[in-house]
Amino acid sequence: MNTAPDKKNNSVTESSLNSLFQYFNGLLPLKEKEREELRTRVKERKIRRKHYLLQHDDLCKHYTFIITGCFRMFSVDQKGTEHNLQFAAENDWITDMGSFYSGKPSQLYIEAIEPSHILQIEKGDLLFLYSHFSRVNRNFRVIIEIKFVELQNRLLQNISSTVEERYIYFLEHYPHLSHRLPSTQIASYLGVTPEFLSKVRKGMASKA
Amino acid sequence: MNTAPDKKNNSVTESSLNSLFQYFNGLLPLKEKEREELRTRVKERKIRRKHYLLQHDDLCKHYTFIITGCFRMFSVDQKGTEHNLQFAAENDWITDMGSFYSGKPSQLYIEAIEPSHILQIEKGDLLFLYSHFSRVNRNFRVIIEIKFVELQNRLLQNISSTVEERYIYFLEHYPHLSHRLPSTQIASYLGVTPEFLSKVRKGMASKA
DNA sequence: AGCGATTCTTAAACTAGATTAAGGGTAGTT
DNA sequence: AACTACCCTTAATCTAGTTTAAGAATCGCT
Repeated sequence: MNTAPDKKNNSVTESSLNSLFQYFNGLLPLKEKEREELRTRVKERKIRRKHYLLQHDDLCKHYTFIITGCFRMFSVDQKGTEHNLQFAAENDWITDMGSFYSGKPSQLYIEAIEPSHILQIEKGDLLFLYSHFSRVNRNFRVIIEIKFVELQNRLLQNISSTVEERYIYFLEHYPHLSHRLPSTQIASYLGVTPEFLSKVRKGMASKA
Repeated sequence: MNTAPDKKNNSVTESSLNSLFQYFNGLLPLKEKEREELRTRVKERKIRRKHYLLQHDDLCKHYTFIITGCFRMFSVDQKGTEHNLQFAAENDWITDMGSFYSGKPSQLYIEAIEPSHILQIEKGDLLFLYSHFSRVNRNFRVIIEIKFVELQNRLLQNISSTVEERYIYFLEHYPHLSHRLPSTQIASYLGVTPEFLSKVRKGMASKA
């Protein structure tokens, strides 16, 4: 698309890198040296809607940072039903951490819900950065800590709240997602059928 | 209890420290210098059965490593019902990561299910170790990665499996816990009532 | 040994959520 | 304009899991 020349010999644009650096500024900002190292190790890609970043039995070789667009990570059970484990949009990361660190084939799928623009870093490069730059290590520790706490809250909700409560929580905490996802995808994320979510929504509308 | 003299001026016994060092040997083993630093920063405690390590509105100031014993972390909903988020026994860690890193009051409780023997490290000490010893940082990143993947699998089960399937999974994956916990505690962990778990168990027994 | 507290089970009535089936709405494609 | 694919809703029936209540079993403590 953009034909403007970049400083470096790989194809990563400055504006994409800036999104990533801006993101780290919200955690533990990177030093110039660390930025340079990241710059040479990150690959830029565009993914079409409904295309897959990861499929069952693939090895998950990358951490993916989303510049624009939206993804879902899901699993498929024996009956063929899909279950959404996670959504991720702008300024978020998505990866199958289990496969990424164990090196074993993934059980999951990562699909683009919208045309998306991403940066990816490979496992070898990330491990290199971990061992040479403690600030990178600490940033990724913090990223996982945040995701862990979110996941724990979600689990708590799943064992203690009704579908309506979970749905309201989702709408309040992910407003940037709730208006761009079909409600059938949200139902799968909440762990219910689309039919039942529809019933819940009807109930909420009649109350208000 | 033990009156044998220790090398250092705090009260941490060598055998407790060895449990911790052994644990790290299974991840990324610590260097002597790092062990020394940990030694001076870790506190040893014994906790009686039914006593609390953390209660609602407390700040969670420690990462706790369990040498012997068993804990549960739970939340209490509006109706007063408890919901077990996590169990932890020997060679495992327990903390409310949300409160620990945010510095905000915890919404959770951590209770000893058995008389327990633990090591604790304070936030300030851990942050000091993170910034001076990348190996410590990496170890704790790996600890969280492992816990994240476990949690994600559990969530997936909660949105996609029956109670019987979840119960069987629990028995298979936590045999060291399943035989020492009352099944009412397991029911709370699985997100069902004790009465229903009893029914499920009866069904399983009649099948086999 | 005996007492209180906790734990486990059973069963009947109830409710949240699944399933099945059908119809209508909308968007994208040719 | 018509076709396909997807998405949303409704409603009837069914089932997994809850609630309430009560009794039996087990554990820990003095």
